Amino acid sequence: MKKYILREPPKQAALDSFRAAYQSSLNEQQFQVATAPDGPALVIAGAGSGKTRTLIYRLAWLVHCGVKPESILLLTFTRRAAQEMLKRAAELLDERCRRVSGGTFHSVAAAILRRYGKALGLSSSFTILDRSDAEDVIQLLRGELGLSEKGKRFPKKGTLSDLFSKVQNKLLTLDEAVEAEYYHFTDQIELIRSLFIRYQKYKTDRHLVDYDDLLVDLYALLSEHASIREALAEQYKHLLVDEYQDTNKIQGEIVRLLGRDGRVMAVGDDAQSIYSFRGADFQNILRFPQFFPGTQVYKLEENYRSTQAVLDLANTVIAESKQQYPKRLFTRKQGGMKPALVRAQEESEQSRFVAQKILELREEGIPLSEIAVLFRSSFHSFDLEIELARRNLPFEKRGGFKLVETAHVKDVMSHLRILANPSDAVSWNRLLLLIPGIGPRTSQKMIAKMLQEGREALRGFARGAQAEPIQRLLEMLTQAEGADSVTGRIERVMEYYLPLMKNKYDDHPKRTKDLEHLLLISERYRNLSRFLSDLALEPDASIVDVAPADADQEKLVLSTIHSAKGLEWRVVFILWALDGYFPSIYSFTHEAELEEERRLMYVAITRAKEQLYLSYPIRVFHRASHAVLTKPSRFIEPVPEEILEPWVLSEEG
DNA sequence: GAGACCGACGTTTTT
DNA sequence: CGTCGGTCTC
Repeated sequence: MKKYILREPPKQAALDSFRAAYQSSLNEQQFQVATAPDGPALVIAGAGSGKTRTLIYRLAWLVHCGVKPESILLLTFTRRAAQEMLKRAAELLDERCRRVSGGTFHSVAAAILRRYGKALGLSSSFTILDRSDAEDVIQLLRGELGLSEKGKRFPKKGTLSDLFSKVQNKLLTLDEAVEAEYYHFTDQIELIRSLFIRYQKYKTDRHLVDYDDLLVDLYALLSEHASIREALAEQYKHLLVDEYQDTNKIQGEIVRLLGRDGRVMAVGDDAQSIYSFRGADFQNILRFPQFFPGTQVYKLEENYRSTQAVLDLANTVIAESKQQYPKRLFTRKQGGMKPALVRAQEESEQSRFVAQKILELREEGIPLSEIAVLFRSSFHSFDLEIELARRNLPFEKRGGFKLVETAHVKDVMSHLRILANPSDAVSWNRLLLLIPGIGPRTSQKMIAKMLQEGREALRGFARGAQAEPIQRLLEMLTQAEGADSVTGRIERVMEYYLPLMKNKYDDHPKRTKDLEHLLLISERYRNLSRFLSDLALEPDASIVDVAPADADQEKLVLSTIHSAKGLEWRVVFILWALDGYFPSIYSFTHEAELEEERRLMYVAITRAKEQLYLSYPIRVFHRASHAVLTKPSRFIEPVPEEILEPWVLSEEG
């Protein structure tokens, strides 16, 4: 009989040495999470509870136990978050952590699909469509269907795109999605369905992939191709998912398939779920234990970020919401300045207050980089931006419009995209329409012909006034292809495009600067598809990264609350805490949406470490609804003065 | 078929 | 106030 020796799990010695080295860096709850055994784990991490820190040590622990860094997959909400985490883990603990695989669901999906997508009939040179590209396609098909009959209300491209997105992200049928969100279009559902089918086919035929397709296709790959799933399971032995409360149904399924053997750790906070508009469902976090039987649930409840005074307000605001995982946040930073509720007469007074206060704080020695101004919607800061500029206060704005989404940048990108994917009809259409005399009809004809016969077919259209521009376009494309760098290609495109742009826009000097910025970004890339993918998947990280030139200058941050997720500052201002602005008037009638706005307020408040100012202008007329808004946000209105102190402004002179 | 012009209309957050 | 869609003219 053969004797087989069972070995002790190798963990005890590792645990002892790890504890010796790092115990003082973590509290006991965090330490338990970092060193949790291999099975499925769910970590409910309250705001400011050192979640990132814990994840970093988790990575270190796995590496410490001999797990190959490459076989750990870290899924985060933005790629910046992943890079930041890997960098910190490498600096703090173990250089090998840098080799951990990390990214967003979308970027990881794109990488996997480029490699294995063939199994689904997907070309590896597919182009990623951003939201507005997707809408362009829908618009085109909408026209082709002959839907523009008078009198009939048919959903607009934005609505359709949103609807299709919900179908994909929430794994609904079209009927279910219409029923749930767009009941008033039920009678048009067959037309919508045929448009949806055409849209899918249009993309497939031209190697185009929208954001949702990335997830849907990855899901299909994992669920339908066992061998690929095995290969990926072999490659990624440990799965760490951050911000789990903001995953949607299909992402949940992807995690389930990728983490089949149970080596999955999901981290999140149901109280901070703020992405339901794009299909996120914090029920995912509640269902996790059912997805993964034997799940161990951990909680991080000690807040290290904020003073008790800030936390009191946060707790009061969130207490009204029905949290599913009860937890009690506490801090050892007793006391602190009471959060202020500042009433201003009008928007300009609010702006002046914020600017003046920031100047005072800087006098007191708080650097601008430790101050942030947060708001519900990007446009809420317009007036303040002017005020800050007037007072020479440097700031960086996050959220809202992206450089990559501006028309001129998209114009240039479209020329590059057809080099990477010649069947990218969306880009062809965009760049052909730039040529005077070519409109939608001609453009479609040209594209149809080129899809059959290749780019040179364009010569067949080079007649009359169009002969010369078409000739120049073709020459430029050939030159760009011959260029030896991504930057070189963009330069060729710009030589061609700038004259067109100067004709099209009055403000071309500013736009030229943007394009020069694009050149700068491109210098870091050697591979065109990679450049295009990155810009599509992370439209603003690339901008921030490029800023080292003026990195020495201290800057204030203006940010949407959504973009401030996971970050912290010593002093936080929240603008427009006015009922109707925040929560938005459009959420009033839907309980679930109001609840999400409440969580959004909670996220905003918990960004502050020491000082918090909420302000609202009184007497605001809301045009669309003809309502006069006069009250502070309903989330803070009932808060007692011991917790939120009212301030009234008065002007000198 | 392209592009100028006019009237209607209206949420916002992001991969 | 700015964008969108539809109509009209060249």
